[in-house]
Amino acid sequence: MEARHLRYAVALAEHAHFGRAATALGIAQPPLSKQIADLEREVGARLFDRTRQGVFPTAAGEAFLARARRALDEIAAASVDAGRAARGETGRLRLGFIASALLDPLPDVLRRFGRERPDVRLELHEMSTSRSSTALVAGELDVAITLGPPRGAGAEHLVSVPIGHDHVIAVVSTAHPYAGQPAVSVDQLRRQPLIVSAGEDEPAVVAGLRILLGADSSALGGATVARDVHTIIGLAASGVGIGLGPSRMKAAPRPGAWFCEVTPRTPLPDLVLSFAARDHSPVLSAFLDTIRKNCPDVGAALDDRLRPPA
Amino acid sequence: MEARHLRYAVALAEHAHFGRAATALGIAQPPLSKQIADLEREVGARLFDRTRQGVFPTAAGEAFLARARRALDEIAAASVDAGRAARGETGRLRLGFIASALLDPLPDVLRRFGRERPDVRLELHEMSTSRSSTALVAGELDVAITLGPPRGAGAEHLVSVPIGHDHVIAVVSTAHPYAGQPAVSVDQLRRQPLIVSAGEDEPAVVAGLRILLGADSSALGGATVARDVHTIIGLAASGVGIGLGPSRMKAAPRPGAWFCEVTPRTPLPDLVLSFAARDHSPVLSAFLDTIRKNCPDVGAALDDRLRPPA
DNA sequence: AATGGCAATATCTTTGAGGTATCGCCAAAT
DNA sequence: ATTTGGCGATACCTCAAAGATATTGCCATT
Repeated sequence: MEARHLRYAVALAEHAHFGRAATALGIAQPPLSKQIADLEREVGARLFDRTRQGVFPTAAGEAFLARARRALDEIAAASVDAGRAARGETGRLRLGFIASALLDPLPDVLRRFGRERPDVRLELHEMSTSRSSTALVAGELDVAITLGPPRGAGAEHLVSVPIGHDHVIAVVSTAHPYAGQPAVSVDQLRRQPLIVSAGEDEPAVVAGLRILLGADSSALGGATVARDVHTIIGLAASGVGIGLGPSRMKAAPRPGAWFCEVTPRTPLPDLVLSFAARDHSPVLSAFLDTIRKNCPDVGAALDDRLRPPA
Repeated sequence: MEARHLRYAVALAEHAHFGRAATALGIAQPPLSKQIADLEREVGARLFDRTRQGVFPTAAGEAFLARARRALDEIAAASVDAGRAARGETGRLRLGFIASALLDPLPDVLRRFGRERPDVRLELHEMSTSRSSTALVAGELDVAITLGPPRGAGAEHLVSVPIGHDHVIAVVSTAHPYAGQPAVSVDQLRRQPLIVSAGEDEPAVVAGLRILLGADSSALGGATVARDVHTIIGLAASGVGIGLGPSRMKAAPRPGAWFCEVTPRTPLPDLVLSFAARDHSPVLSAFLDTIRKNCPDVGAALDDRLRPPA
């Protein structure tokens, strides 16, 4: 049985007349008669009563037509749904990210993406850089925002683009002597109680701090450690010590906390966006497009991917 | 787009391989390639990724396939449903009947029909003979059980078959002097308080009573009237008078009520089954079949209708 | 560089969908 | 009673396209 048979049966039921139904279908009457006859033979039941007053469905015909109409609706919807999916209007995007990305690029990016693609289901997974990398390679994530480019087995099949630079800043209580200063020097940090990050991505941040503190990095041994930047800010605001963390901390201002630069300016690993090189899903492309609109200094790698949107 | 395209896409998704999918479909590989290509062109989106590891649906393909599978399910169900409807296994039967039919033939008939055709929706409408007739002609009923054959405009398009004979019997209280007698004579009814039916079908029953009572039918003028046979039996049992009604009353025995024949035996209009002559619905045929099994003395008219069950 | 597996392309065959002409049937009109 | 007209079915033909066979092109592996 073909969709044609369904369309013809539905048209015949609508017009209750072979000739007019055929005209409406753009064919002649004899082919319609034949197709309906073929259909009735295949179904094994008479579907229409041909009376002098018109052509009306039998009980079997009514049962058939109900299903036929639904089938035709599904067929029409199949094309529509496929088209929407192909344009990236529907679908799913699994995003892995480090917690601190929630401070700066993610809120704007997610808000804009949610507005532009309301029917795309966003799955957000906070995880470390290394887990993001593994999950990307395993196909369990579509994109990831990590601290520095992902490393490890299969990382060569990933495309990575820095989406923002970062450096170390300090946060102190507004009651602290350093409060009000635009910057503090490394010298001013020595022999002070420090608060630093201790998450899974600690090595990257700690490496930055070691560079910063140089010979005195032993001070880190006695530092207070916190799992995320919000805790660092909170502890610093309550006077526990001087918090050190990424400059994106400034996106989470808080009464009682004072942010200042640290001189010399010490870079931290870049925030990096990664995805599978062979992934050409339109939803991913749409997300990359949003990223580009939001992050002015993305690399040319994204442009390469966004150029041919076929 | 034709159902063929859907079947091919589903098969290709299942086998993830053009060659094997084609074999499973019973065609060669090149035609399958072409049909899928045609489909992708019509939908306007690539539905499958051809990789070295196999053929996998794209996001658009997944969306398409979900609809395609449902459409194919509907198409398969269309034939099944039509077949069941054609065999009278599903559908609807609207039955009009006079209240007293609930005493004798209907309980058995409905029980048996409900067991044999559990998926047929029975719509039961208690109504008078004349309303049944009108409703049958208007196509608002499929069958009717009436007192005597239906009359009136359009009745010539109906087929009517007597399904049981009937005559007048009496019902008295067990405390009544007549209780225990197998029969009472007309003479014994004279000058006794009588209870008779007064429903819309009264004329038919009253006509029978008038024949019965002959010259003394004026006694009917002072009779107690009741709307249905249950009330007649109840009133008689409580000693209000002698109830007169159809012999089918005996199907509703009741403590305190005594049924007896009336001599001479006086016929009442037959219980008649009617339906539209042009109605060949399989559900109706099934119902007529059940009627025939339950009512031994149905006429040959039903046999005519049940012989060619095509 | 050679081999092999797989999908795409080229070309031909054949099925069957659709067109035209006509028939048969029945109801309404004469 | 005969005729006319409308409608669906039948007969026959045509041609588009579904499908078969043979071959090519492209990688990935050897």
